[in-house]
Amino acid sequence: MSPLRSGLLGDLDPTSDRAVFRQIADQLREAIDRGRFKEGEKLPSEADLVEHYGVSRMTVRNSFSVLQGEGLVHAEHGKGVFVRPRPPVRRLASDRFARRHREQGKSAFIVEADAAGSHPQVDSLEVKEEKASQDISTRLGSVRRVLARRRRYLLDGKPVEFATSYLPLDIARGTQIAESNPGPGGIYARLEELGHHLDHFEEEIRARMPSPTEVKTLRLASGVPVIHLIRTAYDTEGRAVEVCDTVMAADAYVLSYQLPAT
Amino acid sequence: MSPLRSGLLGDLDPTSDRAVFRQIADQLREAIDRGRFKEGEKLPSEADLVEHYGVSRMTVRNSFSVLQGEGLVHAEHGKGVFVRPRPPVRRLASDRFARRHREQGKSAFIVEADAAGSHPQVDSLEVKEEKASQDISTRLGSVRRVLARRRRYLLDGKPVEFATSYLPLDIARGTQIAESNPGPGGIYARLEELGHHLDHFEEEIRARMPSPTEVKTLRLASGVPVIHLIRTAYDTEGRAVEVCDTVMAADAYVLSYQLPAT
DNA sequence: CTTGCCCACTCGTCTATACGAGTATGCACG
DNA sequence: CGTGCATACTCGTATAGACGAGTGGGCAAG
Repeated sequence: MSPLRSGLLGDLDPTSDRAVFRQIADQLREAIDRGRFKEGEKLPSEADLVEHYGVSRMTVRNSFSVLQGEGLVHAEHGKGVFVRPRPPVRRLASDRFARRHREQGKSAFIVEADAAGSHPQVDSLEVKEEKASQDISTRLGSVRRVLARRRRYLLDGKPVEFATSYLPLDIARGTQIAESNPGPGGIYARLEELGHHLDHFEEEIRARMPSPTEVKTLRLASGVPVIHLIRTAYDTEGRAVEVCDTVMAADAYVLSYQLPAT
Repeated sequence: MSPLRSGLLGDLDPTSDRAVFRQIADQLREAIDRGRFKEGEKLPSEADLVEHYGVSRMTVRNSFSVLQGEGLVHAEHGKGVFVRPRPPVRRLASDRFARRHREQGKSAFIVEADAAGSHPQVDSLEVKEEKASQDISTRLGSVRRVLARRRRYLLDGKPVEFATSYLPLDIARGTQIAESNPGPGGIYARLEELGHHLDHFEEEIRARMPSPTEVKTLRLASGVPVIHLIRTAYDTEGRAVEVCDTVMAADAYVLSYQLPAT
């Protein structure tokens, strides 16, 4: 039993029309914002708060669930409720697919992670031909079947990104793009070797709450949205040669774009 | 009393180790995904589900709260729980601040919304000098005080975006930029007239759950993240002349960027 | 000293009940 | 005909209790 450090949390205002569980959530949120509870630190247990505020346990749990929804805290069964630490963020610069970054052998993800001192990892590789979804078909210009390359990226064991590349079969079939390992410089390097000179990319960005599947594959804590990025690569003839659908844990990413003012 | 349409929802699996409220949430989610409940449609009431599944009300509420956290449904006091309709999305193209869009008189937001047939509105205008936060100061190159321009954008009465522009005082003070109405073409047009020729923009994008304040100002439903965009404008001398901090309702936006492949 | 068990503490799930408050509908009254 | 109230239905909030299950520390047996 850890008796509540005094002064950390105030009292309830019975005259307020703000719901009790909201008042409790407010006080905890403020305490966190002010740094009275630090990152990774354990909050008072449900029992502590029940005693402190003189409310029932469900009320306390209700306030915790508010904070969980905001992504501020996370609960660990048998241990307690903790202030959610912010993971190291990965910056994605808009020039990350520029030709000059494609010269060396290793993939951008590996190089970048190594430089940042974290341990990168790529898994659940799947490369297969399949039927194109409506959306993908539209983006690639009415193709029926595509080559799909699926992979998951991890940093220090934590999954941060799940991506699928789709390519028209007439481009990818029988090439190294259809292999597990696309070779140095990645599939963009292979595309250019095959004569599909890249002209520009278009990226579409959305943010939303993850589906249950995404929660699983990215091991997302509750209250963490995902960034959904769809990139289409066009060659110099204006043809869409690849669509890459990426779902990222939003708390692990900052996207950065450089735009001309012209 | 609306007796549950039969066949819509299945039974519970008592042998499963999946929590009952999760099983209920799963069934509702699947029914929604399959279109058995359409956008805006009312789900069975708590009482209906209590009867259908033979569980207590709190268990049903628990499953609803799961779906709310996923942004799939929203509850309306006194009415019911409804499938959350997707609002019309606003596409932001990366060239939206290009010079050629700055020629005409009206702001980009108004023009674009009119074209889309919605009713645009800008409110809660505030223009004042204030102390720069640490972050803003860094981005603008160690300025102490700044001119802050705050405004909120609404589409058909619904707030979709809240933005604050920060400018160094030596640039903005005493100019039309410090007025409520910055004039045709917006502040970027004024900056260029003042001799600060814009060279490029840098945009940083994050996604996260909203703070309680943001929930209020953007009238966000639960389970809707925000997109946080910070744009810095640089002049041809490499000086940062403006920082614009924008928070958008994530369900109302798609950001789109064109990138050269060079 | 090490192993293994017990126990205390933690959150997870579920039941049952109660009352409050917002909404909509229909009916009675003016 | 219209107003206003009663009523039934909705979700919101809160209480009290029960059991389960994960975690970690201490203690006893080997």
